[in-house]
Amino acid sequence: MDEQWMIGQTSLSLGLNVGGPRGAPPGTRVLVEEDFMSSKKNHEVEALEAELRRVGEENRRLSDMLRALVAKYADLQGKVSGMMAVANNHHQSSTTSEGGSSASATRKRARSDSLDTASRNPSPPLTAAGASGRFAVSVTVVPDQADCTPLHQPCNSKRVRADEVKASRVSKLYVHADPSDINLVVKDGYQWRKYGQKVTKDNPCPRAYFRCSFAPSCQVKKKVQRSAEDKTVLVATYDGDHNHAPPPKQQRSGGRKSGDAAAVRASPAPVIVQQQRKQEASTAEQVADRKNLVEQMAATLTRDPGFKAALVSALSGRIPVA
DNA sequence: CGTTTTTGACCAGCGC
DNA sequence: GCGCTGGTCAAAAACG
Ligand SMILES: [Zn+2]
Repeated sequence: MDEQWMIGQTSLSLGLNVGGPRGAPPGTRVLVEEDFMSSKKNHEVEALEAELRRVGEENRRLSDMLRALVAKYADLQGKVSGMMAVANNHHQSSTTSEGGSSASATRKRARSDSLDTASRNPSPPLTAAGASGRFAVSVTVVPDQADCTPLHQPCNSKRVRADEVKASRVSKLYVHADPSDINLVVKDGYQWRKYGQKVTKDNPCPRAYFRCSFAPSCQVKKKVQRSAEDKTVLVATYDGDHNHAPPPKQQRSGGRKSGDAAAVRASPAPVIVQQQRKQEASTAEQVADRKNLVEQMAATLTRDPGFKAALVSALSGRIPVA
């Protein structure tokens, strides 16, 4: 079931479509009313029309944004699919626990405008491995803007912050899996020791806290929580860098030691990883608002849960908690 | 027997 | 200062 949410007909109208750019509403209702009413209402009508035009324009812009997003997503998915096809010839599906699976590392860097991680990084960057045969996406984000937001809109170029972040690097991993069983494993090749689990405000799914147990000096932490509504997506947030070489871990077929897997108390789903550096809350409500808007739009016009989840996660990751 | 998971307590930051 | 939240600790349990 590879959602074939074809873009072709992604009706970008999503009910938000208000009339259209031009001011020639096919409807006669307005005219009739106008007729009945006196010209006094004219002002009101004008105002409404203006408003309508404005909204229409906004709708158009949003549509463009969405289109761009969709296009990008399609492109991404295509790449991922290709990689998966190459790296994962087997095609195991269905239940049968989480067994085997060859560690398929799929990593993707998205954007690196100015900062871009670079520099330090003793060990190879994260490696998002497609868990049970789905896909993993890793995005590197910096506390700027950019990222997966090809949306270009009348946004003043502002923000750009003076992130004098120290060295704490945070990474978020979004992996998309399929097995909706009880396996929430983010196989990243490292050994993790769970040290806590909490339920968060708005998110029926609990969040698990892990710490790297491979080396005592390694204080890399990881948080795993599945998406709010779509339990199909798992969001893993990595924090810090490992000071030890990544365990050559050759994934044994069949038995896995405890660790190297993050489980959030019965929660299946895909996992997505995203990397960021240390973004602070800069943009304010406007952005959040816009985010919600886009989110809703995406949710409304996309049937693909994966896409929606990814989008939501990605956006959520960029914006300091709503 | 050593390690990891579980789970409630504990604590710090934040908004009111 | 109080209550809410998110993050961590640590004791006990579970696992191998
Ligand atoms: Zn480590």
